[in-house]
Amino acid sequence: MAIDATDVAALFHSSSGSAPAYQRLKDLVSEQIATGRWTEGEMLPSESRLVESLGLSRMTINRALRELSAAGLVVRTAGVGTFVAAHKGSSALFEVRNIADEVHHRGHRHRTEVAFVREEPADAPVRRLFDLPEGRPVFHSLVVHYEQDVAIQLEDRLVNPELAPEYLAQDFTTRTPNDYLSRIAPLGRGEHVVEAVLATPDECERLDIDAGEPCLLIRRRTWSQDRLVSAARLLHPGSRYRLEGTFESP
Amino acid sequence: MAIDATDVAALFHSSSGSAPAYQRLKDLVSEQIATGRWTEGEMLPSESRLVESLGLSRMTINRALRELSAAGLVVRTAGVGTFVAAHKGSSALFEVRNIADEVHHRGHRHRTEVAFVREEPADAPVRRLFDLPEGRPVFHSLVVHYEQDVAIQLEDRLVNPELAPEYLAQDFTTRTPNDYLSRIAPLGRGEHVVEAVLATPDECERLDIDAGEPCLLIRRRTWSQDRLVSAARLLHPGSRYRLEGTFESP
DNA sequence: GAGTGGTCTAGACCACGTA
DNA sequence: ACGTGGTCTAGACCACTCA
Repeated sequence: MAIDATDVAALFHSSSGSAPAYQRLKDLVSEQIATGRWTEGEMLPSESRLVESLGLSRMTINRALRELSAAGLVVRTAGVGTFVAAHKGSSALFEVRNIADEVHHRGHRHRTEVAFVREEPADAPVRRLFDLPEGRPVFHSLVVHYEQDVAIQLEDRLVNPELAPEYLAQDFTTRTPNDYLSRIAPLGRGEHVVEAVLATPDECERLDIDAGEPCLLIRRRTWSQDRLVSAARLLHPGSRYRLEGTFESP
Repeated sequence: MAIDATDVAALFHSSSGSAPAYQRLKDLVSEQIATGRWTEGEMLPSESRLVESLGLSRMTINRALRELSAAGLVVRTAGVGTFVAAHKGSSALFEVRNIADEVHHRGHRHRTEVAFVREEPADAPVRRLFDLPEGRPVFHSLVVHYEQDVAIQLEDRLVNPELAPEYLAQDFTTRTPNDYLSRIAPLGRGEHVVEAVLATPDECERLDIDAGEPCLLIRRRTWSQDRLVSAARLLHPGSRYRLEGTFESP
């Protein structure tokens, strides 16, 4: 249930010597955890014990363990110790990017068409969502994004009028709603959900797709300083859009 | 084109004083970049200049800038300097997890049914993919994952027989293919693509869904030490599955 | 050669959790 | 009271880039 510092020292000295010491220690620990020789919940030697057994300074040990902690391989608690973290399975990360950047990055032309940008009465659930007083309307925009003149995203967005009071006056053909909002309200937190759905007849018409075509729907909400800035439904024709990502193990 | 160290000092001393110094410096820099006051390519003061102007030790400055570099906000080059990184737009991260863990995490029962696990001749593209000699067969498994006895994923997987020679002998009702593979071949790199598609008639039958139901398809490939371990198609009924994620700005 | 970041050391003080 | 990690200091040597 506790890993011996002298075992760590043996592993450390048998490792290749070219990399920096903190990196070699990180690699050593990663390896033991990846292969299952050190198991969930086991306690690693304390920093001071590793200072003795490895002959490194505490700052170097600390950096290695801190970065392993940031990477999620170990859990550290001041006053308690360092422990092998629960096995995270093969989780992997996905990057969801700004649609305009993505299109430009492919070397293609991006264009938006604005269906409408308007003020609308907010019903009770929407008021709760945005934490708005009764009677306060909400902003609503519907925009189609084109890549090389092919519709790839229908962006249906509700916006908090208290955090983006000038939203209605923006020209979304020159700057996307996303761009505008991330400028005026530096986003803190966000969440998104990806689903496969069928589009409604109206959505099919705006995206110029057939009724049966499966679509990728991303619902995204972003907060700035703990207040909801915007909630968006981003609908993509399945045949014209996909999310891609890569990941590397720590 | 270059940021003044005394400006940084002014910002630093006007910030709240409770957090650790390296964190306050990180926050300060993040803020300037997020609000656009510091723009892409601008050079930050060197570590030694910040030591003078902030009155902190170089290790503290170094930690702040190193972590900002790891977070992608700045780019550092030894011998050159530290620069504001290219604006990444509002990219956000998605975590794709092991299906069994995910189900268990919801407090639900997970079960797999194995349609088949077998050896198959590998055609030229598959041989190239796995870097196999001619005549070498490939392993192929088809497994259905159930959450509370409802089919949520059809896992169609090709496996490199040279990296997982015992694959055919595994019991995938007790340990998922994913679990097994990540044990025997610690994964290095991976990539995945998410799409919305329609299932084939055979797939519809195995998942017990109607022909027109949109499905979320995740295609995932994982490498271990630069050799492809496995390529999988993970097909989810749109009505029964979605990807969720949260993100925080650095 | 001057300046940069990358790494490392040998101390130090502190807040925290456990006993 | 003790051991833990969290932070910080004031030095140091190195490899690297650029003029």
